[in-house]
Amino acid sequence: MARRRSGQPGIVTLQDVATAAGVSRSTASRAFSRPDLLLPETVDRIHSIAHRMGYSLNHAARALSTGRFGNLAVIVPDIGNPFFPPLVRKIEAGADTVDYAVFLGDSDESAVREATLVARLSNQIDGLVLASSRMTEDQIRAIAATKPVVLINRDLAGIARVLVDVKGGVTEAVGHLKRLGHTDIAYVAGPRESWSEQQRRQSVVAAGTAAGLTVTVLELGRPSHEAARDIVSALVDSGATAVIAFDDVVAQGLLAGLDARGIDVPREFSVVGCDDILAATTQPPLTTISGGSAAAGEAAVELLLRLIDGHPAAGDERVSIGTHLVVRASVGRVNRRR
Amino acid sequence: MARRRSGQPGIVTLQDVATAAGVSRSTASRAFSRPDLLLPETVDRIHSIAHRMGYSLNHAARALSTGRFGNLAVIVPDIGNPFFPPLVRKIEAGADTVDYAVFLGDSDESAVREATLVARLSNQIDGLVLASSRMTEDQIRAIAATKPVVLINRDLAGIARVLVDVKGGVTEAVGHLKRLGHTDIAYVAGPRESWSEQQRRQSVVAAGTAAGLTVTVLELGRPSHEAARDIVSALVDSGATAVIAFDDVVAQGLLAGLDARGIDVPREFSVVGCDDILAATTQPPLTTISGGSAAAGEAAVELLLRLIDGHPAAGDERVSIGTHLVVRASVGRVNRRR
DNA sequence: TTGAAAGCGGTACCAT
DNA sequence: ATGGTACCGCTTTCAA
Repeated sequence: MARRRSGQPGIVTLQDVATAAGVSRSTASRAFSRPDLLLPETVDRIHSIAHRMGYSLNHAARALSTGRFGNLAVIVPDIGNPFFPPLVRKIEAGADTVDYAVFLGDSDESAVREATLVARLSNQIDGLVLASSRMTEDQIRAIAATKPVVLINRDLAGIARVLVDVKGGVTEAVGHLKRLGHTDIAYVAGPRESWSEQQRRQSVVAAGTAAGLTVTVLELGRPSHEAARDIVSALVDSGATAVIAFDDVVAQGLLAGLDARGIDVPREFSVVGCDDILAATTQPPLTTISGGSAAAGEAAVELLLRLIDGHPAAGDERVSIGTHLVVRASVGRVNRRR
Repeated sequence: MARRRSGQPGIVTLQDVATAAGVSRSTASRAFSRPDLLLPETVDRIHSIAHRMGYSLNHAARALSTGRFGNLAVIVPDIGNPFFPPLVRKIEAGADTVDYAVFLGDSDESAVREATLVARLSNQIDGLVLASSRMTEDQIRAIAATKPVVLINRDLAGIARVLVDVKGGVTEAVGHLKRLGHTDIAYVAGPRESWSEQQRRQSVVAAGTAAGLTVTVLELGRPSHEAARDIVSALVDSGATAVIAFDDVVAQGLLAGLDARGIDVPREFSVVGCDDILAATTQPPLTTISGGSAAAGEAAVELLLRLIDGHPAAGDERVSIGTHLVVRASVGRVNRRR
């Protein structure tokens, strides 16, 4: 007499399927997890009965006994920032190929919330990707000690990470500007704490100097459209004739500010963005440094899945996403006003 | 002698805490779920020991015995569409207030993938919100029969839903245009299958006709920036002097197309968007119908949480998100070219 | 107020 | 090839 495990009505359990098929729970289980151990006909019978009964596997229960959840998590500082959706999209897609589900956490730019999220999620996931994490190195290491972690745009030795390396794109951009006669350029910076900002600033200064250009750095509090628009007067006063912006959002704000002052882009001023997330939707279409978001997401899942599979070599992997300049219409030959 | 449950090393279980505190597993459990049943000092002691040991509750295990998961899911057709991030953000925020985690599913505009996602998620969530679902009514009803569901921009009687009602905003927009002398307007349509599109088209036609204006409808395949830009010649040929676009993305494409033809906005042509997701970042800043994304997300979580709490009245709720016109700079007095 | 024990839905080892 | 059974971590009666 098969034990009748109760459970909520309407929920079909493995036991129900087993009973209906006249087999034991173990056999029913194997029909799904290790079909190779069963007679093909048994497998078929169980499968069809399960299907007919509307059975669906309880992942929580499976997780409890296997220790594997079939879930991933992505934590981003702000899903509203256009850099992240393409990234998240790729992670979804990658997870989907191996039938993993993905939790999304929005830390709202707060390290505290980020830590809370991770704690909340940690016992239902097999691994997580931390995009532009705001947490301290120690916090991150503590998490990585517990389970597979892949960092995006954060460079911690010993932890798998994917970094968007803007050096290539920046060098191209600087070369492009120089070729068009610019000698004075500016860099409108992002948030100091961010790894991306540090890397971008350094690349622009290095490439600019190497090319013999004067480069002025303008600080921006929040890298928002408004803040960027408001910094335009300082920008034109700097004497620069071209600017490389921390990201596309900032670049677009600059475009708006320039337009508001009646300064024509690209005739009187040139603007280069970064990330290529706004594509050709700006006015004029933005010349920008491309190669980031989606590619990073793709690389991150791939890495994470390898880590989860216990592939050890993936532990200290550091993948670098190359970038290049996409020329659209916001850069022109130097043309000093007045 | 307390039973030593093995488990993975590094993972602190309730049993570990109980042993350390010299109490039974039941007591340790109650310290978290029903502290009122225990001596305050016992609770404190267990809490502090748990904290010191780095204990964190295993939600999967709890779910197995309670039937509640503490997880939600949001399914969107495309997280890359700027309409959704604000929506998702609000859902995250709402879930956070009750310590729920949220799964994100991106159906990639496919009903099939959407159904797969739901199946994959259904046994680890307490409820889900389906945003702009592409599934058939039957599919949705089948899911809603199983667990709490809130629909966004899909109107199915008997299922909780939040609908962005553009009527108010559209009426204001039409009035605004009429007041500025426009007599000939166009509506650039979105994807026919979508509930939003049907509602928007109908509202524009109705309000336009009521105001005594001529309204031409222009079909657009995909509501993309490019498609919108390409339809501009048809738009100007239509004889209209102003256009209401399916959404802000389309409106921005129209802006780009108009600019490319040397047609000045708003002097020669007026453009009204919908959703207010691009805010003031367009050139010129877009006059648009606002009130959608974030508010819808907010209403949806609130509703879903109520449903999960077993609040029955929330079952057939239908909340309507009002809209209004936000005047920026893309609409002007009529001014026929030539 | 606290403890013992059963059970949630699976998996996996040990038999047969 | 299949069945019996212990166990994953936690909650929840039922007793004490």
